[in-house]
Amino acid sequence: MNMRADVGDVVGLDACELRMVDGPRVRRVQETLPAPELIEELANGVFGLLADRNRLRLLMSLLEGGELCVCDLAASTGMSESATSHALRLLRAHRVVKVRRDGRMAYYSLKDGHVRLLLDVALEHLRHGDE
Amino acid sequence: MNMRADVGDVVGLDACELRMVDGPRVRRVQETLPAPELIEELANGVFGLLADRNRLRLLMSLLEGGELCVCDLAASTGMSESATSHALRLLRAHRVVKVRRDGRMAYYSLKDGHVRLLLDVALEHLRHGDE
DNA sequence: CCCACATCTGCACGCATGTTCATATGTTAG
DNA sequence: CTAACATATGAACATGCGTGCAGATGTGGG
Repeated sequence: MNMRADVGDVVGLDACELRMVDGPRVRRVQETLPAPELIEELANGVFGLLADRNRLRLLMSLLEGGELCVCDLAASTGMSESATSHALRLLRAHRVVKVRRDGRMAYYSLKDGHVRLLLDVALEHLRHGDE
Repeated sequence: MNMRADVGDVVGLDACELRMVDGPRVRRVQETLPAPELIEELANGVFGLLADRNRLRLLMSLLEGGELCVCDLAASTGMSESATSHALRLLRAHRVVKVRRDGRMAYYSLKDGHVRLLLDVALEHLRHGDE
C-alpha cells in the first residue's frame, strides 16, 4: 500500500476474490490481531455494554449515586424494573458492577474506575471530534 | 436507599408502577444524567463502533499497520471489501478514522489516540476482571 | 406457616444492525 | 474515448439483542 508496493498482488485460491496491495504489511497486521475469542470479549464486553443507551444511563446513575437499589436505578433511568434487572445481570456478568445484598434489597455500585475512564475518553472524543 | 430512607416512597401518576426508595437521591441522579442526545451520541459513537468484532479488527489493523487501503484492510480482517467499506463509512462519520486519497486509492488511518486509550482500558478491565 | 416484597430469570417478540448483492461514482491507462 | 480499477453506496435480508410478560426465587413480617 505504500509507494514501493507492487500494486495488485493477488493472492488466494480465488484470486479475483481476495486482493491486497501490500502483502507483507497485511501479513504483519494479521499476526498482531488478537485471537477471535479476545476480540469477542472486547466487543461484547465493556464496549458492548456501553453501546446501549439505557445501560449507559444506569452506569452514569451509579457514577453519581454511588450505590443504588434496583428500583431506584429504574426510577432514575426511567426503565422498567424488569429491564433494569436484565441489564444489571449483564453488567454483573462482565464484572462492571458489584452487588451488595441487604435482606430483600440488592444495592448496585460500580466495581472499579474503568467505566469512568472509558466515559472520559469517549466524551473527549466527542468534544474534539469537530476539529 | 440508604439506611435512613423512608422505604417505599411511591411516586408517579400510577403509584404502583413507579417505586423508589430514596427519592432525593433519585432526583439528584436524574439531574446529573446528560441529555438524551448526548447519551445517544455516546452509545452510538465510539462505544457502538467498538462493540462490533469486525470493526474492532479494522481498528486494530490500523493500530498496527498505521495506514492501509480498503483492500488491505479487507484482507487483514477477512472481511469482504463491501463490508469493509460500509464499516469504514461509519468510522469516518464518527471521526474515528481519516482518509487520504491517492488516485483511485483510499488510505485509512486512525484519526487520534482515542481508540488506543479505549482499548487499553477495556483490556485492563478484562485482565483485572477476575479479581 | 402464609403473605408481601424485591429482585432474578426464562421465553419470545419486535426492532436494530451488519453483511450481501448489485450498482454507482470517481480515477486512471491505453 | 472505452475499459479497468478501487471504492462508495443503497436496498434488503438474516441475525442479534433489549424489553415485556410471566413466573421463580429469596428475604422478612405477622
